[in-house]
Amino acid sequence: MLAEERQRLILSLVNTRGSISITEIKRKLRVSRETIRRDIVALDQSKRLRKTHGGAVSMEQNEPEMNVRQVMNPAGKQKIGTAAASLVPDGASIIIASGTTTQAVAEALLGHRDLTVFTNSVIVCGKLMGHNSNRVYMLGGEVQPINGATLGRDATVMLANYFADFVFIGAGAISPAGWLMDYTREEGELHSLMLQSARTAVVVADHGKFGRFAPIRVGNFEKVTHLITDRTPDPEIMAALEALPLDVLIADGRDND
Amino acid sequence: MLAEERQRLILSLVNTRGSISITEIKRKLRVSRETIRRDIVALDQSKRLRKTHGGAVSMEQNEPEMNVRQVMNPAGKQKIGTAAASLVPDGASIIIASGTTTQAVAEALLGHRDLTVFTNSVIVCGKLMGHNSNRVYMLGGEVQPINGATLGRDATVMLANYFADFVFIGAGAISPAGWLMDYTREEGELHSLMLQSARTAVVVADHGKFGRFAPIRVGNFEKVTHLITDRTPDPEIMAALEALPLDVLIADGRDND
DNA sequence: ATACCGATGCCACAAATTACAACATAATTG
DNA sequence: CAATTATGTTGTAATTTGTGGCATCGGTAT
Repeated sequence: MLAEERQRLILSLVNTRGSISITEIKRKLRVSRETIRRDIVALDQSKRLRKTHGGAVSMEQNEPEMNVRQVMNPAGKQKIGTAAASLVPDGASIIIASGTTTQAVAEALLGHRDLTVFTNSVIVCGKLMGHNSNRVYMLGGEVQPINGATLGRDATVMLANYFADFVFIGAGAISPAGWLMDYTREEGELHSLMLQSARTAVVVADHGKFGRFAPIRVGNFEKVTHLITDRTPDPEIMAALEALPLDVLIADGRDND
Repeated sequence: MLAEERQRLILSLVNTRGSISITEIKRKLRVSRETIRRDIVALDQSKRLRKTHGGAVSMEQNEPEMNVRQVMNPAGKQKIGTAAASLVPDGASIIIASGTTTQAVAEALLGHRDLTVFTNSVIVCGKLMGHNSNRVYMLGGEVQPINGATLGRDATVMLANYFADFVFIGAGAISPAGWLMDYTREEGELHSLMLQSARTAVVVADHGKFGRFAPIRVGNFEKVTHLITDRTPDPEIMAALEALPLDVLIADGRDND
């Protein structure tokens, strides 16, 4: 086995589990303890993990404290959330996907009443559950520790039984050609299914998502009726979007009441 | 278990609960009192928590949320949880129903690794998700605001696809005749289905549940292999239980080290 | 107040685990 | 083949953890 393979494997183990002991790695790899130690020393020196007594810990601070993880551009996302919530009347049924921007939508919906909410995000669930006689349906599936979202066949099978007034999904990226993109296939498939599960389909994405790429292209983009963002996109993307049958809303954050 | 993992776990326990005693940590981790003391001393010196007589308190000013809601007999439930967790090896697949006693089971499982968890409780999900490379599957369905549990057809349909090593369910009541009872039909049906979805089926119920009634009788009680409680039940109930093919375990809470 | 008791803190030492360095052996490369 | 590198082996030092003894704290009964 090549040294590089070993180190990649060790790194991925450390990063998925947060930490790992040398004994544990030794059980998986058929090499001596010293070799693993040397690998860890090398990975530590190149700052890809941190060596500790008996093993190694990941450098990515994988704290599942995702409740306080509203990191990038919180102000923009809040404006987007407010704009999105203003589309929704009390008593509506809505689908909310996972993601930090859709979390902002959920926050902005705290003032609404009698909503029927379908979501694959435990965070959204926790926010809207028990508030103002909302009914919250959680989609089933394997929970991703990174974002607290359920994904997979269980989620899509369950979602197929429902149809809502609104759906709000985020985006991994929106390409220069105006494609909606995601980072994992499962997420893309769920988003695609969500888009055809509601009358009004809204994509929320702050300006940081525009003009970038992600590996998966999300289908059913033609179902999208609204795109809400916080700044006017570049002319090239804007042109691509205007060719589509959807409304682009720029949430400027001005209180319109 | 790596020292750093231990300290991370202690820190997260302290921060979610506001404070914790060394004895309590010892129940969850399988290390000696001195080791925990030394961990706490180290965490105190790096100002990540404050050491007190018998335990530690958090340095975060945030109040511990409604996570530590008024529960009946928390000490008994904790003992039950510890006893339940001692049945489970690392790497096992387990189903955990909703309820305060099953939450105690989930807490006691924080020291385990590589668990595959199926649950209908968002609280259990939040506790075990992202810990020690557990995989958590959330059952779908309508979320009950009272207990954060998903119920209904979505949950049962999804659960039917899975089979686990262990299942832990609570009880609304255990009648004098030794019947397992619940308060709602949907909960009873889910519990009944859960009982036949694992090789080892464990009912956890503190002594307050015995000799009482609830409207729904749960089926598949004959699948139950273990009943864990915190006090020896009344002779009448005990006799009824001993006639059944299950082990009655009394969690006495003694630390077995 | 005094005595007592259990729980906890603290210390010292033993046992186990791990780190590190030195060297031997295998694998690779030119 | 020689040179070089990677890996395994071995022995010793360092660290961690467990264990038992004993002091201390907080409470309670006398």
